[in-house]
Amino acid sequence: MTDPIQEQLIAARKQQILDAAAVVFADKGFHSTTIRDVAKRAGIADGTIYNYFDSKPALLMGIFERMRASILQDAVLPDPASLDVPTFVRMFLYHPLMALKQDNFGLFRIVLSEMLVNDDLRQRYQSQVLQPMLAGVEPYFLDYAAQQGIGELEARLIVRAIAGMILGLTLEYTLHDDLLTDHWEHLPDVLTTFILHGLTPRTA
Amino acid sequence: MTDPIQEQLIAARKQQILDAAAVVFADKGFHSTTIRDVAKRAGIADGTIYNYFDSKPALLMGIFERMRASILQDAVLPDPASLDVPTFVRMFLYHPLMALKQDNFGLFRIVLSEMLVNDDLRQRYQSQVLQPMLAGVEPYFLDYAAQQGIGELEARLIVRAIAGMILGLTLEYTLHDDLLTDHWEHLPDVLTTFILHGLTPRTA
Amino acid sequence: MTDPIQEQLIAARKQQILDAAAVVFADKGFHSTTIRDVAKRAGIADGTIYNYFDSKPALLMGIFERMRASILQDAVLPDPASLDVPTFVRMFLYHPLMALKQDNFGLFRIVLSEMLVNDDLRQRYQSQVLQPMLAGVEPYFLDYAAQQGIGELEARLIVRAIAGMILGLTLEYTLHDDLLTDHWEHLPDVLTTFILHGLTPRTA
Amino acid sequence: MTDPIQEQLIAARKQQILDAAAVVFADKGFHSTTIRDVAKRAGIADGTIYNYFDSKPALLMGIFERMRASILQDAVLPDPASLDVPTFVRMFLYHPLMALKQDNFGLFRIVLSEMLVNDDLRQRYQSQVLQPMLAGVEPYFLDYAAQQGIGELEARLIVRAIAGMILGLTLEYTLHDDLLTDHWEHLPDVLTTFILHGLTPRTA
DNA sequence: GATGAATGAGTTTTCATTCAT
DNA sequence: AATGAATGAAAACTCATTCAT
Repeated sequence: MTDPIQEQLIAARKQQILDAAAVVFADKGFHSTTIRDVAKRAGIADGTIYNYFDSKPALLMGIFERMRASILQDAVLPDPASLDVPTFVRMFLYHPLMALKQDNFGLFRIVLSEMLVNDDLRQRYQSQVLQPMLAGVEPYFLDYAAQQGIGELEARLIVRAIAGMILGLTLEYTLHDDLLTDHWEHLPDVLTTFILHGLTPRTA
Repeated sequence: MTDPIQEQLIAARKQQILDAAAVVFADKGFHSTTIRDVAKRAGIADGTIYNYFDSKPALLMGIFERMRASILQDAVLPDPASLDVPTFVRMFLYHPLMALKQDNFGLFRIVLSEMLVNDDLRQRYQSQVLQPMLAGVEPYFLDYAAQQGIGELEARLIVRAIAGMILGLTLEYTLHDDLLTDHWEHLPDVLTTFILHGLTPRTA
Repeated sequence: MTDPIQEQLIAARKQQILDAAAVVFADKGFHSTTIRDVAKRAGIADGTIYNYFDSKPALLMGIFERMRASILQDAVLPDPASLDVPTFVRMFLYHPLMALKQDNFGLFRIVLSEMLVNDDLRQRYQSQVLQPMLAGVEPYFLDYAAQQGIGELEARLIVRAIAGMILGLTLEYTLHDDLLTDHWEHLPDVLTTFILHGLTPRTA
Repeated sequence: MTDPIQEQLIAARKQQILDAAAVVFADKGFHSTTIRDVAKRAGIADGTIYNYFDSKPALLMGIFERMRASILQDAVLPDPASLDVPTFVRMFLYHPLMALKQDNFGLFRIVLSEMLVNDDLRQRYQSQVLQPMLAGVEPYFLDYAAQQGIGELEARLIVRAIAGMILGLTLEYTLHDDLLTDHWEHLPDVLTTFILHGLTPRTA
């Protein structure tokens, strides 16, 4: 039962299956992928998958869970108090923009696609990703906004807008916008300046 | 063949089918909806749908086409030259934010979900919606940005960021963010200020 | 909807499917028969069956329903008051013993087999077959038993015993007892005498 | 190979497995029970079962074999010559009626259900249970019947009828007939009288 | 002998699409 | 043009059985 070696084997096999699922889902999408596709990719029999996951949707949940863990793990923000505002904003932007690009853009596309349609997934995202992330940065933003004379409601909406901007840019990227594809790495800097000063001249 | 009355009948029947499809797709999603669901909702026989549309995905394309037309039709911007910048930005934001909310949030969710996964749909969106919209506003933005000493590449990325912000906020809305649900109508004003001045005090 | 010709076609197709199911079920048993077997026998496609029946168990229910109707329809007893006791008993025995033999012994085997294991089917049999049959004859038996000085409880148990005898003999028949196979047609007479007099000499 | 201790261990393990199978079969039925269900109940691994039994049906055969042994073992009738007829009949009835009730009604249901459908099982029942039992009591009945002026064929059919009555009553019991459930223990007496005298007044 | 992970054949069921009426 | 019954390919999932450890 709690044999640690057994558990490791089981965990490894689960990872192997999720790896395979991630590849084929990213390639063909969730609905167009069959369990057989996943099994073939993983080099195992169809039925074996059901020894480790309850159903096809459960595979997607497993993938989501891995993404969630990977996102939140890296998201440990350094103490905001020790950062100046531009640095903080830049870090806030940098991590998700780069993390998504690196390995799982295609997969994020699939998960998001299903999230738009699957209530279970949506709620998990809401409660396990979005809320924690917002809770992490909102205080800092609100504090800064207050100093700038920006009201709380307004500030909170702006936090959503910035989060939405990241999400939306990612979407545009996955929709093959050439400009974004070519200049993605400039975004953190560009956006930091934009967020701090808008379209107003910065230097004057 | 080109009998105008015939054509009108055909167009009307197509609309009837798309109306039905829009309702049931929005309700159950694309993959969970059967042709029979659409036919029942439209009050016609299953087979009749195939007299007007080639396939089930073709229904989604038809819906997309209607959304595209509706978005672009309303998007006829007044002569930018006659507007001051804040008004222009506010109009640029107002229309999509309100249009989406009004009647077809649910449907947008479905179309977007499929767009993330369906190459055909994605390309159409890219070439028939996004590009034209950007082409419409980009010159104005670039012009203004140049006046503010913002480089062209930077400006173009910012245009994407603003478009992405709209898209991302819409997504967050469909993911049931309470703050957005409750204060959606404030967004055009809040965002206009934010876009023009960022988090910097506005008055000074 | 209520087009009478349509309804007849539907009813006919249902019968065709049930006929096929009856044959293959009787041959291979319920669990060993696949939907494909039924479809092939009926000369139709697999999917067509699902246009007329919800599930594989629903086929068995349909067969049960036909058996029920056929059993009860013929079971209209003539007015007991006009019959002497031996004639009444003989008629009570004759019908089920002969009906079962005639066409659906094999099928009865299958239905009974499933009834032993399937609660839904068991309850239907209990409420739709057994209870009505008992209710039909019990009064007559009780009346006669009272004349013979037999108590009510005893008489009611005897009615069950006689019904059980019919059921049990049928079972023994389906289990291939040669003596029963060869002399089935004698049973009504033999049993009538036995029921009236037991093993006691009848003439004395 | 013929190590007696080994053999005892093997026999014990077989019994353990059959005990488990009996419980889960009785609960869920043969087809609805998986090998894993049996293994879990027995507290062993799935594969272990196949060290002792060839297949899933072989488990049922094993259970049948145990039932057969238990039925025949107790069925050693005392010398009929020393019994008067009513006592003999009562004993003939008492044993199966009570044995079935006591512990294995549920299991009997399952075995019978499968017997109706499985030729192998049916033949074993026919040759190893029914024939021996009939052979044991038939001579006595025939002898008594001859004294009463009942022909041999008639008498043999009546023996089947009585056996069928026991079987049929058991079935009715498993089909949840309340009267039988409540008064099962009266049956041996009621049936003895009924078999000897039928519905005719007994005393006169 | 015991284990239990792996297997993959086999089954039910769905549903987009066709086509005779 | 409209119908809707028929089709059958496809897919998720189950589970008896095997066999390497």
